[in-house]
Amino acid sequence: MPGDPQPNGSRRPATMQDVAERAGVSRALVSLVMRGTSKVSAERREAVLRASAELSYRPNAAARTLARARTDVIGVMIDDLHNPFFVDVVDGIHEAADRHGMQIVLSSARRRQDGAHLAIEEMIEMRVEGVILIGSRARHSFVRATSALMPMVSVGVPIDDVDSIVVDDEIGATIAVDYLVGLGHRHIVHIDGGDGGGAAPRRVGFFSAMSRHLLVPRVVAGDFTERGGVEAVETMLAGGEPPQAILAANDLTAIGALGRLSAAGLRVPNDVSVVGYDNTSLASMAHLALTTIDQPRVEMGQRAVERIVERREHNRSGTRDHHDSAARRHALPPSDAVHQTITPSLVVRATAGPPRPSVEA
Amino acid sequence: MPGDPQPNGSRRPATMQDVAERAGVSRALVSLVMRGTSKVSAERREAVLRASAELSYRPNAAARTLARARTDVIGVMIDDLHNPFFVDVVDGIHEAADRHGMQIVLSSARRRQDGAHLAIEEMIEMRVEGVILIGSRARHSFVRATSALMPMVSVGVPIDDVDSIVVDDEIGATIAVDYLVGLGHRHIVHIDGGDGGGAAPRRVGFFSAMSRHLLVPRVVAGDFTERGGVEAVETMLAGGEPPQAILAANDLTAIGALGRLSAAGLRVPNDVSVVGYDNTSLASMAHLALTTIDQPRVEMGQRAVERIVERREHNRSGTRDHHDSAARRHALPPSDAVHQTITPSLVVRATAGPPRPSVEA
DNA sequence: CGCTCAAATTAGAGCGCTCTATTTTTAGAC
DNA sequence: GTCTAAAAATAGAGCGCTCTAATTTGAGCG
Repeated sequence: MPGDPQPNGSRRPATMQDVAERAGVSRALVSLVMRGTSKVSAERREAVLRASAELSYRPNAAARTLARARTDVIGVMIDDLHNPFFVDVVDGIHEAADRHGMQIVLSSARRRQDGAHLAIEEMIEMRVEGVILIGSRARHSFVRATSALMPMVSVGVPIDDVDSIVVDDEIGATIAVDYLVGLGHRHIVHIDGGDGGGAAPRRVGFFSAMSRHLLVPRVVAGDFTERGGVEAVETMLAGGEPPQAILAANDLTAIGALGRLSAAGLRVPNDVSVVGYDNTSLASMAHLALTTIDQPRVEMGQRAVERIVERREHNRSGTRDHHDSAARRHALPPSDAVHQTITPSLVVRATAGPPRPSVEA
Repeated sequence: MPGDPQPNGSRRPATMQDVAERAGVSRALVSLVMRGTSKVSAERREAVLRASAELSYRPNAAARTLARARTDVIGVMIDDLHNPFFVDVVDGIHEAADRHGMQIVLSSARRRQDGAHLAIEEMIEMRVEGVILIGSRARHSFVRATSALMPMVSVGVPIDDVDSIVVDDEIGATIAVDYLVGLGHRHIVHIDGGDGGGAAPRRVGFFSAMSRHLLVPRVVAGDFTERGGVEAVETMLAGGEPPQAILAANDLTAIGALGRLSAAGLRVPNDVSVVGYDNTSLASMAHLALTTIDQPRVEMGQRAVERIVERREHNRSGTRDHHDSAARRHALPPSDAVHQTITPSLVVRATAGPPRPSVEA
């Protein structure tokens, strides 16, 4: 008997047909009940529900998708599950998807370009309503091409002709510099992120803010890793007097710097101030209490979902009624990508303070 | 025209039929080509591939699933994406799934029980080949019931009558104690994990190992958080002379302890040794270099996949040929859950060393 | 009691693919 | 050429569901 409960799932699953027979109704009625329509009499509904439970019936998603020609699923391609930044974005996506009655399918690119491509292709085959790329390393031309097949939005990485949600890192670095300068610092060094994502605008922001304050911008090479922070501080120490303040390209680098500074007997923030970037969960740990720049990750995820939903609705209305589609298209030109930029903010904790009174002062 | 590339995916996707017509062949032939069969002449294959590319054709996964009555997909339900432990398990799952030619669908329970239930139901509807639960908080009765519908394995959380992969935390704690005692420590305190998952066996292991060494086991309450570690050390300091060594219930707690010890002017490992538990990525950070207990997370993920694949193959052969199914079943009784226990290991870094020569010695 | 209209139910045609069975083509042997 | 077998290609029946259109049921009413 189909659906007859039996250990370890070796039985063929029950179908709607099985439920209908057992409940003594038609397949269509079972379908109605499963979808929660109100147009079913209480007794029939009851009977269907009972039969369904007895057979451990579970609707077949593939059949449903095929028949409905839509999935209400959003594909989320995350470059690296180990990156807490990306995971926070997923939180926002989850929240917004719930609100719109959509499901999420997660897939990890495992930090590989072909991983991203593969994952995206799989999602297209699933006929998800749209794909959200988080920190994608996929080839831009590839993303551009597939975004012609379905709504697609890139979070954190700007891509020409593709919707994107990014934070303005240049402003972020500027905010950090302004804060340090406001505290009285003049000798500020930036440990940069090399060619990592977001490193360039942070560097640019640092430079422009420093020159605006008529200060000389010094940069030491880094690579977004903790070790990079350690080595950068070593470079600084070898170069003579330590700086008054350090702006690290990210929190990990800041932590490396923090460790090396304390190993050198320098106290933070008394001797040196340190500001990180990203506001990862590490930053908030009690014994670190890192002052850092926060990017509204959850909000970024939410916005990404809104983008997909909007595109979808637009497409649906656009293809349904051809007569007035021209007018509707006018409201949101389908070929024009929307690029949203979010402004980051400063999170003040304990690693930055006024500079030590110097001889100069 | 179907599949005609057009911005933002407003066109109806091309079907196999469309490709067949354009290539001047039958639907079946297109299917053959898409699945990479060798029984197709070079020229026809060429024509199909060309037509397919011109139409941006992507097979419809739902239709494929429906027709094939199998998905080759494993569902992975992860309790919390923010937990790096879980994410490492996913790495192992990915790796093993690749090897078996299976795909992965990830879903997060978002640390909620109903989240887990929902995610599992969705996966059943998708007709995944099996479900791997990582750190699940789902009701055991629920998991037990659904494991009757499909292969299911719980990683990290033992569940009666359900396959599971867990690490022997009791032995893990024992290994840590033996190591510290071997270094010469006698006054060892355990900061426990309260009622958190895995806390109990670690505590038990600590107690039994200490008494085996004829040492008095002291335990201070903790809760698997960094703050818990800070407070536990404060308790110890308030209680007089600090211990020679601390075994924390997890790395986060160890880090809290480390921070508080250094704030109190105690050096690690010169004055106090500290051993963590879990070997999270934090533990390996240069300025921490935490000695800790490692659980082979990647291997756990791999084993979970093997379990699913085995169950699936067993079920397939079991339902196909009924005549010799009795014999086959004998090899792996379908109702008997397999519980695998993995032994953790010690990772020596820099936070534990010989005790300071004491007056007692 | 028959009639109307709304509510409840059902029949049946797809959705896009796979796969078995069948037909057509090709190549080789005589 | 004819016959045969293998290779290549196709026809067509599902897979399990949704949804429209059609049918049945039931209430209410004159």
